[in-house]
Amino acid sequence: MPRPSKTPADMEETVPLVRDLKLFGLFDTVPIRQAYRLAFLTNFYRAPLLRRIEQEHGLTRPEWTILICLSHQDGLNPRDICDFTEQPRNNVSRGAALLEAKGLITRGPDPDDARRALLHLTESGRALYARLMPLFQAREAEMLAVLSPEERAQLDHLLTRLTAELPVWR
Amino acid sequence: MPRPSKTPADMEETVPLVRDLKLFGLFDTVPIRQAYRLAFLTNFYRAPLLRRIEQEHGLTRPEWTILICLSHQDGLNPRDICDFTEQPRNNVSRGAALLEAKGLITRGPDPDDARRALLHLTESGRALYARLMPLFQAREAEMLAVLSPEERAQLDHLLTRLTAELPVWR
DNA sequence: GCATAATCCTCCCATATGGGACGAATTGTA
DNA sequence: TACAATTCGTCCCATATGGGAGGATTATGC
Repeated sequence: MPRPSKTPADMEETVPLVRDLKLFGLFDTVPIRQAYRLAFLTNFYRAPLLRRIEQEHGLTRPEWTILICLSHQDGLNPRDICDFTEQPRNNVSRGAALLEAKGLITRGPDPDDARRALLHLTESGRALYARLMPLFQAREAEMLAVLSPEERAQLDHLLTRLTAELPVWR
Repeated sequence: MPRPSKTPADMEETVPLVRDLKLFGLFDTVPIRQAYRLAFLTNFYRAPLLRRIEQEHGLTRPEWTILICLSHQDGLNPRDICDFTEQPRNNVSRGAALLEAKGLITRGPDPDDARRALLHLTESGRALYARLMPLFQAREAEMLAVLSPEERAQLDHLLTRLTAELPVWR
């Protein structure tokens, strides 16, 4: 009997899952169960998308970070972004310079403090954010698809509690 | 009334919390609520420790990753580690070479496939792992301290489900 | 069995990233 | 007001990181 060509069902079966990997048992034996899984999920979720927008759009990670922050609240200064994202100052400084060179943000003076600069999204910046964010939303949906609505609510509650109480470590 | 010098209690009060930051509201308005918080927590948890062991012990991130994997299961080959950690191959290759140069691992031939090398922890490697891992455990405990035992069990359950079903994206 | 393709790891190189120092500006103190 | 101390953003530089090529080994197809 000749071997039939692969059907779509066969293709799906061959997608390996993490639990099939030799190292899957590490999740249970590592002394930092929760922290390791958090980091694993974050890496799984974020790394491929960040690499993609870096290659396809020439957008570096700090640049994307700044876009997210400004989309939430326009007119921030770099320090606000450093405090929240815990990125080094030169990182945000570079990101802002690159975004400005691309016409995605503008930098204006801060009337309250001449040392600072206020960052503002341009229309192009807003448009790029609107084009890229759906990629992250879709991947989040994939990642959470395995959870029931109740479990998703639980997760939301837990993450809310965890993030609200964190101290800022400088 | 002369201003008294700061008491320890005052010092604690002045530690800023994330929820006091100007950008805290982003947690609610960002379109990727869960994913953003996961990434935020991971960054908060991991980044300071990784920078510390990089400065104090000259241990780079891939090196630490390899130590964790080998502590779970000795005699892995680089490919196993790449598959599980989604790190590029050259990264793991470099990390293994550095660890070998420091006498923390040894690299032996794989009898099944001469292209591969089997990585083994040395006593020094095991000792370094035993010295560093408690730092990560302590920080995990700090991060999770705000949760009740029930909530911690919930979190463990949710993370187990999320990680078990993930596909491996190559 | 042999040629071709695929896989494994390493090396080279461009770039992203983080630490430290600097000038400008503000705040605190006498 | 003067003057020190702090803070802000940027620049310089060393290093970590990731893509791609290449030699060696194994798997695949005829």
